[in-house]
Amino acid sequence: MILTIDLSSQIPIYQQIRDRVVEAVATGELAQGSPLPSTRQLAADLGINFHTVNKAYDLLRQEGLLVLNRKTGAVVQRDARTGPPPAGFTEEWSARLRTLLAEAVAQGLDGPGVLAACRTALTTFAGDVDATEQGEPA
Amino acid sequence: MILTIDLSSQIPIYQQIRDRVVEAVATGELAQGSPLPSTRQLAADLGINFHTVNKAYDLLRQEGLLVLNRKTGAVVQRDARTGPPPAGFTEEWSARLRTLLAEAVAQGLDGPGVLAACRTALTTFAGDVDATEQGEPA
DNA sequence: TCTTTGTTCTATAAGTAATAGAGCAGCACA
DNA sequence: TGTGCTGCTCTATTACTTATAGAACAAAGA
Repeated sequence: MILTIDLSSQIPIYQQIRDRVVEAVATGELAQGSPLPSTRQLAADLGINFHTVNKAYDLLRQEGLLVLNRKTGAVVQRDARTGPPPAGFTEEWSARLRTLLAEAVAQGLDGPGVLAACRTALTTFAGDVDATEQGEPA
Repeated sequence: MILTIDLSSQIPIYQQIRDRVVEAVATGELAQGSPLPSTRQLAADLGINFHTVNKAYDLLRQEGLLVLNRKTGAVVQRDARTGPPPAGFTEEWSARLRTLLAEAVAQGLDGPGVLAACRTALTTFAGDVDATEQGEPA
């Protein structure tokens, strides 16, 4: 797991770390049981304070993606996530999705273009997107 | 335009105002030329400080969605947005989309489910989503 | 003239982000 | 037993953000 962050970005460092880990879990690059570097190790690698990494890991634990303990270190927990998402997640997430898509439409992207962007992003993660739920396979 | 905000939310008030306006522009509820209440008026209606509204309007102006002047007040500018989005927007937006979709996949939503959520959100805005670009119309 | 508008300035209080240092308990390995 | 690494916690500081507030100005309208 190679993790790169942008120190000059507006997005907080701990948020960037969280986002990269979430994306790596989604792609499968970080599967269940995958070890992450220790907070101090990752902090040293990125040239930042270990408290910042701590905050990111703590966030990921709250989201149920990471298990932390002294024995095993930081380990990805994606088995439970193969089940349904936690209560309230889908509602809160849908609201954020709505805002993000609205932004693109308001800026002039057309509906099919936005959906194509979603599809493109999704294929990086899920692989097969056009399944039997709603889709019309090619 | 009825604008509601949640004072107990983690999301900053000025951001909520911006998000609601962006969504209203996307749905067409706020078309080109639609007037928005003055900063002081909206602040009074929402029970907040007018500087907070000012910040939201300023953000919307920077994004090219609003035109502000003493003559006309705050007016929606969506004609320019019927054209292509500003340079760099699509890249930055796609990165945020990727992170948001990854979040859902990591939490256990499957690919078709996520795409269906995108489609649902989009139909509120664009209406016809399955056009001739990438799509397979029903 | 009076009011309303956008705009700008300073200021304050509370919270967040990132830094830093110190320390403790659990575990592994030699 | 000792050393080292781990997660975890505590305090502290600096800088920035959020939201508040008050004041003032010029342009426009009634």
